[in-house]
Amino acid sequence: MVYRGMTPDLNPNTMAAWVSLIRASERAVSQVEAVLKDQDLPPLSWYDALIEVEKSGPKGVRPYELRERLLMPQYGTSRLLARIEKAGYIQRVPCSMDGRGHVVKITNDGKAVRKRMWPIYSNCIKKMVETNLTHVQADELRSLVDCVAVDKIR
Amino acid sequence: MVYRGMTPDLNPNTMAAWVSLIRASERAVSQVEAVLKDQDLPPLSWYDALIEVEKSGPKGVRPYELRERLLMPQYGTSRLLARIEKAGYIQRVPCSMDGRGHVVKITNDGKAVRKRMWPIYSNCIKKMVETNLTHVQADELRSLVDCVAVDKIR
DNA sequence: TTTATTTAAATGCAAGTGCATGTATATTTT
DNA sequence: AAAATATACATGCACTTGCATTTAAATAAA
Repeated sequence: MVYRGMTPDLNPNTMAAWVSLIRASERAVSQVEAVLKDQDLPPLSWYDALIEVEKSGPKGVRPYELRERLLMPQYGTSRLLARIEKAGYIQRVPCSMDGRGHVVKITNDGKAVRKRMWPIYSNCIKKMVETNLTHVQADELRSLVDCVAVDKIR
Repeated sequence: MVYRGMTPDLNPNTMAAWVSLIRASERAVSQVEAVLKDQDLPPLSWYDALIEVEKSGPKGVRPYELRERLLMPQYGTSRLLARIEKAGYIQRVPCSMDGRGHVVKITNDGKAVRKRMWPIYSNCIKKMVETNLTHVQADELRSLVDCVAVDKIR
């Protein structure tokens, strides 16, 4: 009897993978943010929102749909959209189908800034991922990472 | 001639790996934070700081060393330490070697809370990583992830 | 040694985030 | 239909973070 009810320790490989995963993504995100800021462009969260809104086309998206896709808390989405709207990159109009809701649409300025962000952003990804991993390795990484934190714990 | 000076697009595998990596780590971290909060325990950042301080033993660590190890901005470290100290888990004492600096030491309460956090934390990692990946896969994941964002861009 | 530069750490202010709650409309129950 | 519940979204408050600057001490240059 070794553990006597104590939590058995993690396998070292598991722990090492965890630490590397968290560290790498923090570094990666903060580098992208820094580069965007350097070019006087909005943060990554704006890009994610803008691309979703743009993809929704002329009919727009509802904030709650965005919330689901961006995996953000409701209040986070609300405020992010408020900021982006204030910058003139999206428009929020009352929803005719549902009096409680809104529909979010991208503006021309929004399209333009998103388009300006992309080469900067993609270039970061290229430098951070593509130059370091083959396409096969990238796919392996994706498939392994997709196994992590797949379902809600608790 | 295809690109004419335009940024060529990313390979789909690269992009997919990027998205998966960022999403997975965001999900993972926020789940751990939620579980810790649920148990009325401090956030992950406190754990990281406490373990570093604890590892430094009775001689303590300098904040600037912590800053390097935790990959945090200087002001972030300063305030994190201020909060942890306020909670009574560490002590900051003036450094006798260097009048500008401080030395950070863990308190008994600090050791205790770190010890209480660990099983909660490690259990999350277990559920999120160990149940989904073999030890070999975990090692593959680590080695792939370690290739990403290895050096500063720009 | 006086002066300039660098380094360690803190902090004021503006902006962002989490939590709980509020407001309004829609849906369900009775 | 009236009352109860649920959903969509916003917001006040406290706390955290980012940025720029400050303070103080150490090191380098003059």
